[in-house]
Order: sequence, then structure tokens, then C-alpha cells
Amino acid sequence: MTVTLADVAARARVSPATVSRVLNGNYPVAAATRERVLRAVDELDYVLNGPASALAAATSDLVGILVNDIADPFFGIMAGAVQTEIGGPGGRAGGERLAVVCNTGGSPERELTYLTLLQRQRAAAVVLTGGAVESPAHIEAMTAKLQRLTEAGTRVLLCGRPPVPDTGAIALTFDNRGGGLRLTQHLLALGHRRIGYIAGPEERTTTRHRLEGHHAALAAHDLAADPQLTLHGPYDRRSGYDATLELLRRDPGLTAVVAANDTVALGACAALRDRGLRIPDDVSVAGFDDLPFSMDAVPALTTVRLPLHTAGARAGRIAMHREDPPPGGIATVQGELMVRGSTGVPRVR
Amino acid sequence: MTVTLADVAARARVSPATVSRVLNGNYPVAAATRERVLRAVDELDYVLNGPASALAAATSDLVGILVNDIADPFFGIMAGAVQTEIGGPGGRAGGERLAVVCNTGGSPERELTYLTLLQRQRAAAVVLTGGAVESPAHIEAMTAKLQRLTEAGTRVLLCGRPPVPDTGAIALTFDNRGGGLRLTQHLLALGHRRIGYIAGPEERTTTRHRLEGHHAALAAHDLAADPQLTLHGPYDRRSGYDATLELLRRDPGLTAVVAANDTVALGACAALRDRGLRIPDDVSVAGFDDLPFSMDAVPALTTVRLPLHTAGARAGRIAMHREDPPPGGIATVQGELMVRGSTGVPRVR
DNA sequence: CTGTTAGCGCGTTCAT
DNA sequence: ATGAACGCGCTAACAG
Repeated sequence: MTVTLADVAARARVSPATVSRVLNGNYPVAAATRERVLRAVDELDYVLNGPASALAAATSDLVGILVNDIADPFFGIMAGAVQTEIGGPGGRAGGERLAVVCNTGGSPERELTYLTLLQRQRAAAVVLTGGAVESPAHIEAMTAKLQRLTEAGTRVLLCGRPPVPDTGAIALTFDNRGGGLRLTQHLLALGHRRIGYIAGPEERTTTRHRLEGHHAALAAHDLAADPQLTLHGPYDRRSGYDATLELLRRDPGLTAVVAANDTVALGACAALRDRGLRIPDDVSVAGFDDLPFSMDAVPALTTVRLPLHTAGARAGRIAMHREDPPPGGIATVQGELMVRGSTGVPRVR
Repeated sequence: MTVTLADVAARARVSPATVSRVLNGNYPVAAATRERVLRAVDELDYVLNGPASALAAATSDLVGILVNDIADPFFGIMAGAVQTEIGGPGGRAGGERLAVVCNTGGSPERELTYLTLLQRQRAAAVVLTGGAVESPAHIEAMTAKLQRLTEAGTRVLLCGRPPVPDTGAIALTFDNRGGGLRLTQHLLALGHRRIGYIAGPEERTTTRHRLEGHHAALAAHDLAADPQLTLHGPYDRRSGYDATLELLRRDPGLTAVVAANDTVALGACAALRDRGLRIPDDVSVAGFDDLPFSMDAVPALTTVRLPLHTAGARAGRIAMHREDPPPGGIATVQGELMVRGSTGVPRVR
């Protein structure tokens, strides 16, 4: 029924091994016979059997990419960058890798399950993006799983994620703490003192690090963070909207809101507008990530730009052994403070 | 080195066949022996070899999703919806499918190459999203390729894409024409007569259909489309920005701009603001798709909502045979006009 | 440079 | 309900 390598070999009057060599292009083959083989391939419309090939060669051309939410450009940009670098379709043969993008939805269980699935596929590499859940149980399970993967020869990259010690995983970590620090420094320098903070989901590294930066900036001004002015929520618009209303309720004298990311910040802006407050005249707003839409917000969003594309591309190259891993297997990637129209000096009262 | 099914069998003191049966859960196995097997699996940390399994069973648990740009939420939302429905990680065994998201970048060649790669992996299903390139050569190549795939037992879904006749592919098509029609009708009803149109890339079905709707609405008012007021460009902010400036140059009396999609519309808004024009007082702006950020634009964007999530989810279910295909294998999905603040009556001059 | 020979690890008959 | 044996389609030695 379906055409196999043997069929091609028969038609080209060569051995199956020769066909395999032509297709993989790893061994020398006479130009004439190669031509015959390729012609036979075309004539028969032959398509290599991936699973069989992977089984025999004990390798695979699959690369896994784990993301929290594929619909969020934060992850889409990184995933896209990884994919362009792992050697997507280009020339006729070889080196063509398929990216398996796995949506964990932020669930630790699904994260582990997907890793098992990728291990099952004998993936060539796995790139984990976004923050990690910090529960001890999950950390332990992840450590074991990543160990198993690297031992099996799968290259493991952590992109925008803290290192996982003793696993052989290579980490390109975002400096969320530093970014959060500079952002709040900026607000403090403008004169803000009563700053609301809409944090991300609890028990996640990204949330904690950004918040730590915020606290560090406050501490440098001898200010303590008011626990009443810190709310947690998911990375969506709704969270920013609701949290902002709640913050205003708790402290109507608020002059600035720092959001977990740009999407949340957009929700915050909407809530402020609905309350009749002007940005930044009445309340300043800051985001994080600098997603593409942030510069088109009105006013444009002050935020911390993360080099998502660059980091993803680098992760992809390292995964494919086309670039050396950073010394010690760990690199910290800095964010850049982007001051735009959504932040200004606090109103005088 | 690596643990195989035989190792598990030995430890559980059963035959490899029994282990296989336990793992796949398709044949009756005594509860006691099943327990022994599962214990052995855990103790040995056994992970099934996907390629070997796929080779022997001649099936795969991979599902391909083709998108133009994974960083664009338009595609991210659909891809995420497909993925939730194809049976991601859930219970212990079986039914766990991996979504292979392939970024074509809008290139016909890469689209075909990815399809070959997926065919090579013997993918269980393939979902193609977004518009199609309309060149005769590509249509012919696609027809052949999709035929080949469906013949090989791969379920092919077109999500937000026109049908490809004679291929067995199931199509859930967006009514881009109707959406474009209603959008321009809305502007005409407001009194606009000089409307600029920033179309998507040329030679694509989505671009053509939305434009056709625009023209149909104009024709219904006995208006002809001014070719000078239609510009083509990619689906990005920059295109909207540049095209808007060019449109204003060609016709400073313009009262409305219709954009290929919301992202382009955001660029258009930015250009208008930079020119000192108010929205919608001086110029109305309309987008398409209703991506999440569109309601947070200032003013909120008038646009056509496409049920991206719903359509993706349905495509996923049909792909997995969990829902019947539409009659004739073709369904048209309507968009909904969302009138918001970015459109209003034209200025009086 | 090319053909021959063995598996890769698993699913699936066929027996029992 | 379980075991034995074969083959899925391909790659990787090893000859020649």
C-alpha cells in the first residue's frame, strides 16, 4: 500500500542502504546513482517513515517547547524564535526539525506529563519557557525528570526560567528582579510613594522575583511595602481590571499601579478610565515585558522590555548545538526599562 | 542502558506482550498481573518508546497545526484551542496527543515542507489555520499533498480557511467576505464616503475575501472603490502605520480607514495620532478579528469578531473524531460586527 | 562507493 | 488470560 524505502531501492536498482544514504546525505554516494535514487523517490512519491527512522537511528527530529499559554504573545514570540533557529524547512533534505509546542496552562502536572511525552518521543531537545512553579514537590519532580532527560541525551534549555540545579539543564534566565527594581525606582524617582502592585500568580518564580525587585526599590527609599497594596492574580486583562478597582477601594490616594505584565497593565488602564481617572495625571501605570501592543496603548505603556525573541533564538541555537552554552550553563538576560507616557509625576493634592 | 519493555516484563515476570497490553489497556489482563506490571514500570522508571510504538502500530499520537505566525494571538488562540481538544495530558494512559505547531511564516514552500514532515511522522491529524495562498501552482501542490495525507489516513482540517476541493479535507471557513461587508456597511451608514482600505498581503484568500466584502458594500451604495485608496501590506503594526500615512497623502479628506486586521488597525491609529488627528472625530478606524487587546485600545476598536477559540476547538474535536464533520465537509463560520468607539460619524467640513 | 546482515522496541497475530 | 514469534521500515555496522 504505502511506499517504502525498499520500493524505492527496487525502482532505482540499488540496495535499501544506498537509498538511505542518499536521503540522509551522510555517506558518499556516486552522483549518478544519487540521481537515480532521487528520481525514483519523486516518481514514487516516497515519504520517509519518521518513526521507523527514529527507531533505527535512536534519534528524533522533534524539539519540544513548553509554554504556559500559546495564545499569549509573550510565549508565542519565544516559541517562534526557537522554531526559526532549530532548523525549520529549508533545503531539500536533512536537518529539518519539528517543534512540538506544548501548552501547560501553567499546571505543574501537565508540565511533567508533557515532559514524559517528549521523553517518549525521544525528543532531540526540550525548551521550557516562562516561570516555574515553586512548590518543593514540583521542584523535586522536575529535577528528577530533567535529569532523566539529559541523561537520555535530550538537550534541556530553560528560557526565561531560573536554573534547576543538578540536572544538566542550560538556563537563560530573565533578570526579573532587576527589572522590577528599576521599574519601581523609576516611579519613586518621579515622586510616587503610594504604589499599588498587581502581582502574577502565587508560588511562581517570575511573580516572586519581580515582586522582590519592587520591594528592594522601596527598601532603598526606606519604604516598606504595604501588604494591603499587593494583590495576586493570573496574567490576564481581567485580573488587572479587578485588582485595580480593589486597590482603589483600599487606597483611593494611590498614585501609581505596577502590573505583573503588560496585559494586566492594560486591564488596569481600563479600570482607571472607567473610574474617570486620567493616566498618568491621576494615576501612573507600568507593565512588564514590552509586548508589541504596549507601545500602541494610549498612553503608551512604561514597561520593562524583555528580549524574548533574542533569548528564544539563542535557546534554539544552543539546543541544536549551533552555539556554545553560557559558562556554567547559566546566563542572565537583562530587561530594559522603557519609559513612556503611562507614567508621570504624581498629582498634587 | 535505557529501559525497554522487555526489562519491565522480566521484572514483573510476565511476557513483553502482557506489558504491552497493560500499557495500552486494550486487552483484558488480570488485575493482579496488571498491578505487578505497573509496579515494575514505576520502579524502573520506564517510558514507552514512541517511535517504536508508532512503527509497530502504524499510528502516531502527533497532531500537526500549521500557523502563519505563532507570535500572533490570532493563531495562538486557535492553536491553543485545538490543543485543548485533541486530548492533552489527562489521565495516566492513552489518548495523550502532542500538538506539533508549525510556523510557516506565510510561505507556501514551508507550508508544503511542513506537511511533508508531518506526513513523515504519520501524524494522526493536521489542522491548517489562516488564509491560503492563491497561486495556481500552490493550489495544485496543496491539493496533491492533502490528497496524499487523507489517503494515508491523516485527518485534515482547514480552520478559518477555504475548502480545498477533492482532497477529503474538512473545512471550517470564516465568512471574511460577510464580515468585510458588514464592516463597510456600518461605515457607510454612519455617512462615510471616502474610506481608505489597508488590505493584507496580496494573493491570499483572506485578503481577497475581506476586500470583496468591502467592495460589495460600496457597490450597494453605488460607490466604486478607488484603487488609489487600497494599499496592501503584511499583518503588522508597521504596515498599518505606513499605509495610513500614505493614504492621508493620497487623500487628505479621508474620513475612515479600514484595516486588514486589528494589529494593522492599531498601527493606523498610531499614525493618525502622530498626525494630530482624533479618532473617530477626524478619522474613523476599523479592524478585523477582535483580538483581546482590541477592546482596550483607546478608543476601543470597532471590528469583526471571529470565534477563533470556538472554531479551533471544533476543529480539534473533529480531528479526533469526537464530533461529526459538518455536512459536505464544509461549514461557514460567521463573524460578528463589534461597534465600538473607534468609528463615528464623519466630521463636517 | 555499494550491497549484506542485523537488529532498533514494540504491537500483534496465533496458540495455549 | 497469557506467552511465543514475527515483522513494522529503517539505519548501522561490516564486508567487498
